[in-house]
Amino acid sequence: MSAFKPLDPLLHSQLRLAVMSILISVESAEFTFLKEKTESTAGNLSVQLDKLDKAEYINITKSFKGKRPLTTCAITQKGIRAFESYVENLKNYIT
Amino acid sequence: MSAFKPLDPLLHSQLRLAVMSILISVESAEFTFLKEKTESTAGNLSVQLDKLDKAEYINITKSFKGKRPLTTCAITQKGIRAFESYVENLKNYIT
DNA sequence: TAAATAAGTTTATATTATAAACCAAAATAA
DNA sequence: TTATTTTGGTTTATAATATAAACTTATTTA
Repeated sequence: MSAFKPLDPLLHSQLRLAVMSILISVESAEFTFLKEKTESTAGNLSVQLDKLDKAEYINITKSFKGKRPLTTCAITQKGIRAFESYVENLKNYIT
Repeated sequence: MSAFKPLDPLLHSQLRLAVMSILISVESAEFTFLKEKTESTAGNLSVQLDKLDKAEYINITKSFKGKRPLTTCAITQKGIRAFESYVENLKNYIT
């Protein structure tokens, strides 16, 4: 009946949504890859990834690629559910 | 090619999006109607309607219904275009 | 006539999104 | 070798935003 269900504020953010949109279709993605694809600044991306991580929507793994730091992100089951639910809710607003 | 086009910040807001979602499918709507449908507080709604009005996404008409004030809102052509474009851009994020 | 309700607006606050500034290590240039 | 630039980020500062609380004015209702 097309009520306006609340939109998860964690996902209702351009950059975080873009990140989740990428992560939902790959096994994992590197920080630099996400930065390129989303055309965001490193600072902004870092902050938003932290928020997704704290919400347990993604897992962040820090390691090294050769000698350089490597931050890798992957979506969690909780993240997948949240994303799918967000998309469902959003449909009521845009159709 | 599914790039992440920027999402109009004026529309990327739960309440304003809900309002536009209603207005796009009716000729006009009263303040109290929008308030009920969106389950928002009057204060919040008032502020958000002002923003949509200033952006010329909607027109606000103030009159009287009997003796009580009546605020009526209607979407503009500019609003329709903005909404449709927002929805198109958003699809890249959620599909 | 006092109290409650209606229909909003204004103002205050807490949260956010964002980029600027910063940092450490590695690679490159001089 | 030493200086400079680049990489891969994090931390911090700021400006904008969403939201509700407080307020206003007029109208009913008790």
